[in-house]
Amino acid sequence: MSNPLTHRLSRRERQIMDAVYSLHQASAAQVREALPDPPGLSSVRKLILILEEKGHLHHIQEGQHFVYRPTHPRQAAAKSAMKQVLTTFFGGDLETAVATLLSESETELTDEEAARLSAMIENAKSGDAERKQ
Amino acid sequence: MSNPLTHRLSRRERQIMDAVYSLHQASAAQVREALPDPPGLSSVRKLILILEEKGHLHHIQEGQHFVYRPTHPRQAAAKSAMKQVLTTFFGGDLETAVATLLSESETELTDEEAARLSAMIENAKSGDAERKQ
DNA sequence: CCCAATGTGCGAATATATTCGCATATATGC
DNA sequence: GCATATATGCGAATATATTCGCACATTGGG
Repeated sequence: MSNPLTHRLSRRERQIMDAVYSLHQASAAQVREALPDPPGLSSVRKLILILEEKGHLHHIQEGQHFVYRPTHPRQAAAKSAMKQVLTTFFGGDLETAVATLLSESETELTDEEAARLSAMIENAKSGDAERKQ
Repeated sequence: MSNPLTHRLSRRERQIMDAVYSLHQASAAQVREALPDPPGLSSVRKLILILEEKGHLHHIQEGQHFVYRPTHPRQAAAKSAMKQVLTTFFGGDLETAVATLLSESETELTDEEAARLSAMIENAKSGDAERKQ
């Protein structure tokens, strides 16, 4: 856990990055709506500009306005965030982490999802033939 | 995701809370060691004091120095952090989240762990008899 | 062409966070 | 008892983050 992104960003910057990741992509106005205690649009813009300077966001022109996206791919960020939580709050204990995750679900699992997860678990067992690398 | 703790804290405050959660409990010096780019001990103390004022930490006297602990129980914070990641980075998609978690494991699973995880998953299926409340 | 609506960028004020030095307390050894 | 080592707390300087106002495009109507 040398330097997760989340440890380098200021409070608002983090809120904005979370909003963008959550929305996949967003206009400045959409980001603003997603923020807790949203400041004026100017302020949100300024922060977004700073995040672009720092290389965390970039924009594309879409119609008449900009749409912002994370520079670091969502999937990689997700993995990193998950690892961070696993380490900080679960001390690397995978079983407890999975149990907690399952208990958090709003929706329950379909038979298909459960089957795929079971297969993944089977695959992660130490005894399995397939080695990484 | 109204107001996770992580969204209310400043950069250093978060780093400190993460350190304390990770260590379960810690002296000011231990917290300092766990911080990225650690500032002077005075600075760490000041932040810890602020976090105590805000009600996020409390201390107990242990021998000749204080040991700090989170006010909010580790388990509850873990659950909350997990939920936050699930929502922000996985859009609530439990299967993908669990898959990512499994892929993060440093160590492989023992047969027993795998069996317990499979049982948990089985239990989280929608078709199961046991309903929550 | 001119006005209103919608968007972006940036300087500069303000608020907050972060840092540290120094005062103070308590225990230990000589 | 006195010096030294190890703690804690707090004021106040400094650095950063956060906010916004306002200038400057661009578009679409009338």
